[in-house]
Amino acid sequence: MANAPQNQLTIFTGLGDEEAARLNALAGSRMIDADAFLFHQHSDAKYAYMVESGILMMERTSASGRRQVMAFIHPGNFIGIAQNEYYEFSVRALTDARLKEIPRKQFDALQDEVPLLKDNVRRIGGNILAHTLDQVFALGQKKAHERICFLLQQLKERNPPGVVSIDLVMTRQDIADYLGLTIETVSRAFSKLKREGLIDIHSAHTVVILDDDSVSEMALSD
Amino acid sequence: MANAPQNQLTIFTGLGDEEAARLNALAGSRMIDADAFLFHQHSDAKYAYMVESGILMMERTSASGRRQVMAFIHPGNFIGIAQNEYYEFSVRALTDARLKEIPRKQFDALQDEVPLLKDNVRRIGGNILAHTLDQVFALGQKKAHERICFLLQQLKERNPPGVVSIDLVMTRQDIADYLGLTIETVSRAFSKLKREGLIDIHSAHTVVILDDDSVSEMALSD
DNA sequence: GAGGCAGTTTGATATTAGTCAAGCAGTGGC
DNA sequence: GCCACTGCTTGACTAATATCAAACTGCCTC
Repeated sequence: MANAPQNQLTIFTGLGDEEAARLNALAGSRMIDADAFLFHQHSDAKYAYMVESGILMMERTSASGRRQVMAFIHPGNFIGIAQNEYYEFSVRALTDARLKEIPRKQFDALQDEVPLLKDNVRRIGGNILAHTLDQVFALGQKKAHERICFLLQQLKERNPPGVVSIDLVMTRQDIADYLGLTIETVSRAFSKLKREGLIDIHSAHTVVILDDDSVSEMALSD
Repeated sequence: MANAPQNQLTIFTGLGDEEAARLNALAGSRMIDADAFLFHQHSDAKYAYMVESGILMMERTSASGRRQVMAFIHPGNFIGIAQNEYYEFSVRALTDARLKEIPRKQFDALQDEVPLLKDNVRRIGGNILAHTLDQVFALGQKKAHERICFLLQQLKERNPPGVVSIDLVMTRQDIADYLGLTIETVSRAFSKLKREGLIDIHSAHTVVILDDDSVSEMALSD
């Protein structure tokens, strides 16, 4: 299972040994099977999580049954750190996953004692908001094939530098619900990008970016 | 100019007199004319702002010239509180406005001393994220007329309880760019809602909700 | 109060994405 | 190795939204 990029900001970033130990003392370990829910929308936000291995997705389903995927969550990412009392989305595992589970109450208290930890949390919150604003731009302004590039670009950034092969762990339905499209439109948009030589589709779940500049440009939102 | 709802969370919520005074000592006052920018995307996020009067909008424009409006900002709302070092959007005044301007560096330092202030900031950040997730859902899953209901519902929540007349300060283009539509589609969606008796359009900038239940239901995202 | 202007609405048409349906491809079971 | 199943792709058609164009409205100026 892929690990987080080395330079990625975590709640541990910059902490001294003693502080890291106190934080670790709070954290439990949690395993979750592929396809299971970590928690459901509207439930009490008791824990924050850090993904150690595996891939999950954040989603919201409305009373009318429509589903919006808010994010795909990779090792090193955080869950439930920027919420108020209730989770505003469900989280479901795409693969078997291992997470650090941190009680938010005690986590909050520790932040009062360790300003650097509080700063890390704030910065992670800023990153989450930035990601969400990018998604708003993509959904509001981009065409189907540009939204696919937006996703590919995001997934590529999870890879080690220079690796252009992208592993699509999620289904076409998951991608469709992330990008506000249907599976058929997603499939046709992939085919179009392949036809135009921007990507190669090795299999339905492995895509290679051939023209990184074009893909990046279509993904841009500022 | 409308004031913030009484029950709205601000950075001052729950602070003692002495703490509020220290916070106020940090804050400058800033006036801005209708149509002027408060700041531009990518600039240094030196200040956080609290709106005292007037209405503004948060927007992002891409290199290709497409614009996405991220939020309409009302009295009592905060700007630039959940960012990292650079603003990820521009903010422009729709009307003349007055804001409290708070240097983030000193604001951050004060938060280390006043945990309740830090909590307020965290909660406001949570509210901003919640708003943005609602927008993602609306843009990804809703049809044109439902997105209009989503906007009307949000604006209605700014009114005192029971007031169903909504003042649309922004232009149709602003609405279109907020909802990921064109001005023509926005206009047609308003006409459709009027034809079906859900709203009345007194003038292009004054709308009355006639069937609150239906409008609310179409606005929902969970 | 006539003319002009910016913003909005409406109409006709084009484009994009969605829907419905069929076929294809990889995977796992036996 | 064949079958069946699930998920993906493609095709034909429909529906929704965008585009282009014209007309309307309220407002401001003179």
